[in-house]
Amino acid sequence: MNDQPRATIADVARVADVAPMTVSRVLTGSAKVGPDKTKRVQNAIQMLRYQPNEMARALRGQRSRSVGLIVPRLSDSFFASISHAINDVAKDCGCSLIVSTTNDDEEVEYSQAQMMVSRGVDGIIVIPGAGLHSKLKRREFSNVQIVALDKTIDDPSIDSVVVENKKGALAAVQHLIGHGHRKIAILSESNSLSSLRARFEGYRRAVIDAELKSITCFDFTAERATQIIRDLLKKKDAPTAFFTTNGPATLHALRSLFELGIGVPDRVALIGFDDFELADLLKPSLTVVRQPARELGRIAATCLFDRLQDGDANYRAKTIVLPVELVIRQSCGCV
Amino acid sequence: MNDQPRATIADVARVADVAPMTVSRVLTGSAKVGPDKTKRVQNAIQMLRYQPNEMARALRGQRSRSVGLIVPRLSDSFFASISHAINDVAKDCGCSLIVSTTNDDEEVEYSQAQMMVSRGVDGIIVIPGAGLHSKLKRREFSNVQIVALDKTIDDPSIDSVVVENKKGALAAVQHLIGHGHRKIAILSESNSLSSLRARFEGYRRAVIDAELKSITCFDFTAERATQIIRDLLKKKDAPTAFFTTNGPATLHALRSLFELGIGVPDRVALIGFDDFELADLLKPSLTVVRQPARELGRIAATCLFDRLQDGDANYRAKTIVLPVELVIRQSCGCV
DNA sequence: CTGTTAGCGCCTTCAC
DNA sequence: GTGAAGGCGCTAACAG
Repeated sequence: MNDQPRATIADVARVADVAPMTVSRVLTGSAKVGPDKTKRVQNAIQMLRYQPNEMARALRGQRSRSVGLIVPRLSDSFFASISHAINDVAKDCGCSLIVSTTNDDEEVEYSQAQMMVSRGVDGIIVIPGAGLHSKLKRREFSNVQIVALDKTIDDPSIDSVVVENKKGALAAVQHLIGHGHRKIAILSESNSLSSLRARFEGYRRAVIDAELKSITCFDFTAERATQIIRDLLKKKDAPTAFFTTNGPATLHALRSLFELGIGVPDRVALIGFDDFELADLLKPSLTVVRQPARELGRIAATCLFDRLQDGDANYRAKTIVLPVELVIRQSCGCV
Repeated sequence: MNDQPRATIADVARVADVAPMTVSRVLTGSAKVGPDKTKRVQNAIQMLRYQPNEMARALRGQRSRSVGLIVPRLSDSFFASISHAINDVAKDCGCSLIVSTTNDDEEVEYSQAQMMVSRGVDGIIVIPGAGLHSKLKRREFSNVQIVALDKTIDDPSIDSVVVENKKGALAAVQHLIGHGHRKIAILSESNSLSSLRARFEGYRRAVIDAELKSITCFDFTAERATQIIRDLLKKKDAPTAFFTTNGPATLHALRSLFELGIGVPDRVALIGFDDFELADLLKPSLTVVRQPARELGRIAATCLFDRLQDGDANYRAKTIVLPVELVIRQSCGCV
């Protein structure tokens, strides 16, 4: 391999016959430089194909112009869309994005965040994946801006960007009630994430207001889904409608219902939280609570970069709540 | 904000009452250190919650233990799955992953790669998105290992990991021919990517071998899809089957056919390249050529890290080809 | 406007 | 075994 070392600022300075500092000034515009020298420097840069060493810059200065993104899974289309949007914003800001997946492991979340800090990221956007006791509130992270996305982190100093979880769930369940359903089950992968909890709250509100009994399942995983649904439908107070609290849960339900040959919406109705590709092409098409995935990412990234600009003047954490939309299709029982 | 600066190696040395160098040795294991001092150093590290500054390490040494990933879109589930797998491998290797999306812009691909080099990445995995003339063969990149994924880059020094594109397409089209179809159209978003080209080759081989005429469309984008299909079906030699060359094209076709109310597989049969979530739950379920997305990512990452270990001893670029599988469901006309 | 000095945090090199 | 010096590439801070 052609191991020609990269040109440094000193090389440029030599070629342009100026001091390294002058080159630096031309590069960053941090001070005025005479037109001749500016020209010479620019020529030298071109000639040598000089590119500043961002590591050295980061080591020297305060900012690395890089941010971290921690996400449970990239293979989840909701998270992937968010990530894409964040990446677009980062790119526009000239920032690099260090991405890490946790596979829902809290320890990984923590250690990857530490690694990012070691790499000098200016901030971190995290989609919390594990319990509610994120270690990201520790003081090791007091020097980086953190923005929580999709779920909140219980720390007064951390910004959050979330959606109207409770309201969306409420609307979905009320819609099912409007169709005459009296036995509505909530199917959730867990109830230990702030987002899923809030959706449960919405469900509960709707159920209580209508004087119904709740039917809950908080361990609705891919493996157990079919068994759970089978059992649920066997009982004498079998639900006639399901509300699934996120994309994966909706998929599990769909797959199980198909497998069990249970007609939707005739035998049971279904509304899921989170829209996805093809939801409209299924038979029946799927009624869902749509979340603005790209917006979530865009706003979280913008929020982070704003913070980074501001320089913590009168800092106060904020929670941004984005609206959701009940997209009515067929699986709820509508035409 | 609690702006307590991070501990440095010097801080640790002071607390442990040893030389900074000794701390470094304990950290990296680059030389033996007496048991007492080792202990003292470890204690000091704990006490100060010391974490090495990776930027300084990278600046000093040869390796940054970070790699770049360049991908057209993260919002594409195929690319997202690949990215997830790559991330897992990187994590296992203790490497950070700098991710960047190009949105299929060749210039962005180039500039982001440059940025990554500026940040000292040891290697780059790229899913080429744009034309065949990737600028990544330039000598600016002679110091980083590059692995091309999903598509090849025409450079003898760049490793590639791809799937059996031609073979998969051939099998798909032959399957359609087996169903008696004589007029089979290929619907492709473009023909300027090595992967899509190879799939076209497979299509052409099958068509020629069966002495049929090819019906081609190489600008099958989301916007034009419906119009294209409508026009195609209006002609007197209207196709009775479609072969779509990637996930997005399959989705466009599906959506258009649904919109136009065209029955599948009765009126036209359909086979797509690339499997996806829910393909089996559609009515009809979709026959596809399945690619091992996670494997692709895993292997590409492993390939890169192997190269980084090796230290270019008798270097020769290789192309790894992964098998595909024709997953027969209903849209092709099977039961 | 321009140059010099110094140091970010770490580790290779060389002495002890 | 251990430590001291020096420099990776860059840019604040201070001269001039």
